[in-house]
Amino acid sequence: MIKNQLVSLLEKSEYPISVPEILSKISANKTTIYRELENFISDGLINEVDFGDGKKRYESNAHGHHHHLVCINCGKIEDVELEEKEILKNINNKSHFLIEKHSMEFFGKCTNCQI
Amino acid sequence: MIKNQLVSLLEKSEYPISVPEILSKISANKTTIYRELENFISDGLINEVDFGDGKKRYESNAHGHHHHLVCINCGKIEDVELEEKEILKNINNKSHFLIEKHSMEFFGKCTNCQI
DNA sequence: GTGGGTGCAAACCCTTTGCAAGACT
DNA sequence: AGTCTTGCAAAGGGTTTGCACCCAC
Repeated sequence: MIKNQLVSLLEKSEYPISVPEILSKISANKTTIYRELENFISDGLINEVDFGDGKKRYESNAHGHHHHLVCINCGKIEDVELEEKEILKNINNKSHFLIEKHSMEFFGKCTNCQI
Repeated sequence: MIKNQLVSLLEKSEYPISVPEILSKISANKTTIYRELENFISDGLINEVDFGDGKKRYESNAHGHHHHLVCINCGKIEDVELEEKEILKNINNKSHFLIEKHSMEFFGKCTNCQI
């Protein structure tokens, strides 16, 4: 069952992976992968992350909620946890939006790539 | 000159606009638009924003740095300013990334769409 | 004729859709 | 028969590329 392979790939992965990456590791049809990912998302098992490079990435929710530092040079990804309650409270004071989700990603150079 | 039309469209727009939107308002070729946008970005005139729906949006930097609240129901966009110095300082304490840019967008329901 | 501005067509790449085949109950 | 899982092929939609054209200096 492909679902199981996908779950374990997502859980083992240390960074969010894209569908093309998944397809290079699991021998299955795109459609199947997209379909299962969609299911996982509505089941709340995984999370969608967007680094703005045209492909979405997926990440298991098992690792807890966090954000990413992405190296624009080598692509290295580091996780960060933020005190976002503060931020969301701040927004609530200024607006009446009922926020359901957010994206917060940071791009820069990792230690190795700062030359 | 298309460059001028583009600049004024971007400056007048109250929310980040996508290339398809631009093309519906300026009679020009896609290639030209993408090309100019790329120039504007490297000149620091505009900013790229990604709401994760598969198309990038562009926004004049003249309105100052801010983030967005996007209504997942009606698409309404509101701006928010955040105290992000705090956030970035926070990240600096935890990591040695040299952050150059970030994306922080919030998705939820606007006042009208909360039923 | 050299260079900047513009366009067209095609390619690219990720994603979505419609439909059908197989397996198991 | 009915349902769940998987696949294939094609279409969709934003973005990029290569090349040619035109106009001004």
